[in-house]
Amino acid sequence: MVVPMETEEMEQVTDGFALFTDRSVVAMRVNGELKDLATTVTETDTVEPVTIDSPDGLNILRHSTAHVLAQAVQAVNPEAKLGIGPPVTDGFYYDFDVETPFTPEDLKALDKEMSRIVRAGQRFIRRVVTDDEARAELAAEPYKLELIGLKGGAAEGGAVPGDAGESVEVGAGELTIYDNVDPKSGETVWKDLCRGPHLPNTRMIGNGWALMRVAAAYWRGSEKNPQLQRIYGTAWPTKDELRAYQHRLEEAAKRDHRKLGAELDLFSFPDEIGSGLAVFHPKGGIVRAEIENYLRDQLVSHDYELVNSPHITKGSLFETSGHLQWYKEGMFPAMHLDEEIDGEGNVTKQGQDYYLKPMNCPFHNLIFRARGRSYRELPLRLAEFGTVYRYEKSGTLSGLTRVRGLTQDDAHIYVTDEQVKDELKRQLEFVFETLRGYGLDDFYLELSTKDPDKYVGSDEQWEVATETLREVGMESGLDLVPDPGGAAFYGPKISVQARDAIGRTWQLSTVQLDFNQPERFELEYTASDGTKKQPIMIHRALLGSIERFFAILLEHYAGAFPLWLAPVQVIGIPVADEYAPYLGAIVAQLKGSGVRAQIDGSDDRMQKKIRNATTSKIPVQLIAGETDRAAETVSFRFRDGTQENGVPVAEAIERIRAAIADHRMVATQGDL
RNA sequence: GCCGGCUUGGCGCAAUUGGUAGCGCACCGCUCUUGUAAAGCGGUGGUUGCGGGUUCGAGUCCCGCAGCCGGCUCCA
Repeated sequence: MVVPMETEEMEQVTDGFALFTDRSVVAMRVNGELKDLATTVTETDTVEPVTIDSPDGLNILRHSTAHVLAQAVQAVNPEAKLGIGPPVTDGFYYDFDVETPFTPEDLKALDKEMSRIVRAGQRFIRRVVTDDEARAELAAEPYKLELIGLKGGAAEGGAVPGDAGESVEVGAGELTIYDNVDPKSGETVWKDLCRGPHLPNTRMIGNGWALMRVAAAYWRGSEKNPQLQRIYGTAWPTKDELRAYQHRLEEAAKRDHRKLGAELDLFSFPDEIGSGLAVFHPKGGIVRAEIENYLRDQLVSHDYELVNSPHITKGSLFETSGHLQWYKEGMFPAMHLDEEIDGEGNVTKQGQDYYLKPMNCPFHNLIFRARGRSYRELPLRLAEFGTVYRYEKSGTLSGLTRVRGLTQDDAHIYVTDEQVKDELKRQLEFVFETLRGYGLDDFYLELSTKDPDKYVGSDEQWEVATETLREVGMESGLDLVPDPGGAAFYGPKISVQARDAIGRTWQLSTVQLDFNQPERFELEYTASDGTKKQPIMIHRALLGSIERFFAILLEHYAGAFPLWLAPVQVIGIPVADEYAPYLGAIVAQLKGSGVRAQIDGSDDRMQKKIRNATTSKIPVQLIAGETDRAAETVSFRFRDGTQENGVPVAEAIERIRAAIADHRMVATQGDL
């Protein structure tokens, strides 16, 4: 929301240039709508300034920069056809249909041309046109012509249906073209179909922008359409802000889990195994085990039952669940087993199709169904770390966050109608509590509702379920963001989004209602009045997949895990070989009490050992030499280089154990 | 799956216009080791992702494949 800096009393017709002399004002809101400063207003209008550093102002800056990019592209290559060029988070893009894709050299040339256009100070002039005029002027721009056609269908005051940025070009109501006018000659040097608003002139773009990368993108976001070449850029009010943004990107790159995974020897993706299939090395394996152990403890202490199921199954199970109908292309192909063929090639015994499981829920349904169930057992909470396999498209695979083999911490909770709401509330609380234990504590919620093109069940079921989720979400006190059409086909879901240490958000836990599977599996329980009733099923994944959660924690902590998660928690560094036995005894005591402690027995000198321990992000270095041995003490050195000397051995061990138990971050003196 | 880029010893990088594949770290060996981020010397290791082709000669050029990266589409 833009807070009015000043609301002018107007006596007559004027415009934004006259109203706002502050140069940081780049546009204005007239009666709530964004307009160019050149728009004329009267005394009955409510006018608010839009500064360049406000969210609206940044969007305008970025959109105007996108126009300059498009102009530069057509200056370099007049054959390029224009797609769309909206602002996006931190920047903008513009799509082009060109004969040959852009190269890095092309970007350099475009960068130069853009600088020239910015310096020229071309004015953005808005001009209302009729559909026919627009068609005539843009006859050489087939994609723009398509957008003009779409405009007719646009809802009142809203965006183009299925909007993927097109609304930047054509809004509802009148159609407008922006002319780029050279201030010296008064000539129109370029023009583009655009809803606006824009900066008053290109000079205001300044030098806080950069072209980032090229990529292909389907026209209007559909695989069925041709691919256009997309250029991404970023734009900021000042060069300093651009540099700060670039610095943020570098910082994020430093904590990339793929990089840290190799550096810290946590996991790898051997080509020999196949794309999207990871192996965890010893150091990654122990972190993973700690992640799971903590969650398992939480499950047991919160009334879950631990179950287990196999990795493959006959296809009929996934026919019952519906997965083979809905997601077959995302499953590994069937293994056709047990077929027998005689000498003539005739099938003498019918075979069976087995599939790697892409989901755990059907198995849990079978466990529910394994015997008669009483209402007294509900809510029944079945949980499993279930490894599933999904045939993700090759281009979508990415590190540990998008893989083909993953372990879900998957729980299915069977409840009566009356229990749904309380159970959902309980689930959310459980999720928050558990995530905090991992060191994540900044959350918001997202409510994913029905995709009108892909759902089963009655509208009423969906409405009731969605409303219940909404109420529970609202009662949590967290922000609840709508995600229309984001639900799976079988029911709405509420998901917990967590912000990490550098402000990025990740979708973590999901709590999803399902009224489809209980029906398909004919699940039932005996109610208190002796009648058979169908339970409602809640899918609850807390971490999502262990692999992805591992990646998120690794990036959140930039590899510097809290003590309980660190692969090596304590390393003993003797000042000289002579003190190795003394330290070794202490390390042995630590190991005996369950601490992952080692002694550095290499023939490196002490300083090198300290360096090695520090670069591998071990939280606690235990150092001992003559002084410590004589006093029966040890010295702590922490990740940041701070130290605490002469700590009595028994106290040191106890302090380490306590910090592990408390899931404490130990990074500096005073943390332990 | 689609578009583009990339691929040199475990890791990070070098190799003038095609002309005998190098460096640092890691690893191994020897000598050294006394208080908080790199001791010294020596050594092993690559048919330059794989398969074809052009050439007297290919890490350098061309084609195909694989893997990875950035996007798009998808994500139960």
